[in-house]
Amino acid sequence: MPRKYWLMKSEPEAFSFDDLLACPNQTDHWDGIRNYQARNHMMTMKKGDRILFYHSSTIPPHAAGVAEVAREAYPDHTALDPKSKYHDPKATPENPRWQMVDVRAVEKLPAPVTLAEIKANEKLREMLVVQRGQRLSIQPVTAAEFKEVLRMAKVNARGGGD
DNA sequence: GCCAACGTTGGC
DNA sequence: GCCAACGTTGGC
Repeated sequence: MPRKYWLMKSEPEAFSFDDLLACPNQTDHWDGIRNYQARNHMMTMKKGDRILFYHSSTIPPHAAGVAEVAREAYPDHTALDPKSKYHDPKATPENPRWQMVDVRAVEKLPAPVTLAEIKANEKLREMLVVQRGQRLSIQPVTAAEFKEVLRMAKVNARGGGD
């Protein structure tokens, strides 16, 4: 089974790529997904799939790092915890409703790739993240798109044009 | 802080 | 099952 590619959004003030790097084994669970489409994407993730770690709600929004799926979908216990901000009264132990995956940091991008740069790249015009109104927090990405973003990060790190 | 674009909820 | 009201996301 070929490896698949994803983009996962996080608000860096809540949880940044550097926060993931600081975790034991650079691994953490991705809890709090409360959108069915995003959850369904998570449930198809396989161990080893690559993830573009994207920082949203920051200026400028940008891709910050690469992570990988370290553990495939399992119940998101925060849905069952009344004290959690992610508590869902409709979740039960028999039907936890929500799932999470574990992600491990692979590498920080040598330089961020901003949303504006992604939008300006013809090769990336199909990427969901650039499409108007596309708020989905977990999105599939093609291998070519993933590779292109990594190439742009290297170009940015050299400080030059394209 | 604004607001467009969604997704969800709940009355009917 | 429709759809208006409401809440959230997230770029700007």
